[in-house]
Amino acid sequence: MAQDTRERLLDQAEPLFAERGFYGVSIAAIASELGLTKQALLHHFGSKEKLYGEVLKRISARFEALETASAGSDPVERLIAYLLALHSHDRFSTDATRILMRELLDNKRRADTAGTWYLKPFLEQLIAMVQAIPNWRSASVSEALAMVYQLLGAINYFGISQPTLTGIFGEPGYKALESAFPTQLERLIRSAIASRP
Amino acid sequence: MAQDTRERLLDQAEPLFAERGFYGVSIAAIASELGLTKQALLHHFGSKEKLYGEVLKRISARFEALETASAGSDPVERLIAYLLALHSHDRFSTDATRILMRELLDNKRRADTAGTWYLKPFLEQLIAMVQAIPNWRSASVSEALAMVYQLLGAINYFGISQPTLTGIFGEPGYKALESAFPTQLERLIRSAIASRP
DNA sequence: TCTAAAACTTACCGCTTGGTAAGTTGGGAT
DNA sequence: ATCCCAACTTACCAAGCGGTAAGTTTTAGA
Repeated sequence: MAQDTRERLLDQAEPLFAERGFYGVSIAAIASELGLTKQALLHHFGSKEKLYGEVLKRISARFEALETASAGSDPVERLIAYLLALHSHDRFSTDATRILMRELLDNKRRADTAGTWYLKPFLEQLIAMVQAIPNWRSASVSEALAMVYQLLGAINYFGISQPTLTGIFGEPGYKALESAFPTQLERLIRSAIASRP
Repeated sequence: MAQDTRERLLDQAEPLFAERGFYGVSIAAIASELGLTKQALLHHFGSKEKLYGEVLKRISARFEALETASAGSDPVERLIAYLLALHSHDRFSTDATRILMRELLDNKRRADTAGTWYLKPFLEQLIAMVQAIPNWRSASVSEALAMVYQLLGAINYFGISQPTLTGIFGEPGYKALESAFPTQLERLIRSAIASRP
């Protein structure tokens, strides 16, 4: 039951932090949504910062679980599968995408936070995946990273854009875009890979 | 002198909002950096929300000014020039990129804010530019938008990543990436355009 | 059944927040 | 000279913030 409340607090905190950012949410707001006082939350996590850290930790753990999913043979297909998995993961847990994007924006200031470089193993793996591709074998780290980071940007930027795009193009407009996206994304990935002479 | 103070307040507010977000900055902090009290700021802008709105307005005005810069003949080269201009604009005014990215994250909550759809004319122009390209003439709006939005994502995501990437790969690592990026980006754009059968 | 720790609550605290109210000052037009 | 308005300031406020301290209830194990 103890772990239960802890988990439920994290479950409440995640979407709130995603939507309003660290400063935009009070610990009282998080706790009260479960019918608890903020001191119950402080009992479990000690401080707001630590709570946020736990949320971050949980998210990056969930992301790491994705890695195994894309085991395959051909390096090109592996990379594509991985990136497409990332995209569909984004669509299911937009909160995570949003929080990580916020972290990207905020971590200049909170550079001390441990979770700051959650991206590191991630990016290193991606670089390795790129360099495993025949015509990218001779690519420098920077070159490989630049390419893959652009794809990552394409995926994650779209992942946080739903409200805005719906606002601009309407619900049906967004739906159409959403269904056109993966095909287009795969095309982009393939051509990005193939683009190297 | 009046307009001067107003402008100077906006100049102060912009980088602060960029770095800490709407909730992360107090109006007192903004004003005091100019040796003023927060009431001077409130005198000029009425409320914090309105100040933020003005900052946003100024930024999107600046972005619109970019549009004209890429006038050219060939539609492919026009689009490329435009997107590359966007990228180098990002590098010069990271604050603007960061604020717009924050807006993308926040505007679910502040959907009432007028400036919310600042992206609209932007995206519509991009769509038009894509559909002006021969092999994209028959593309649906969704298809064209999906493609161009991916490129936009690639550009803007990188635009806010400097602190994180420097943290992960070190200063020289980032510098190398930064110089590899435009070449790679142009390659990506060209292959994205060419990718349509 | 007793004990002790975990899981809370109530009561505070000092500080900061955005915003209002009521002046004060200084320059320009009449 | 005076009137006036813009550009400020000082004073104040209620509400909210994260966090501490000290108590109370619930749960679980010996």
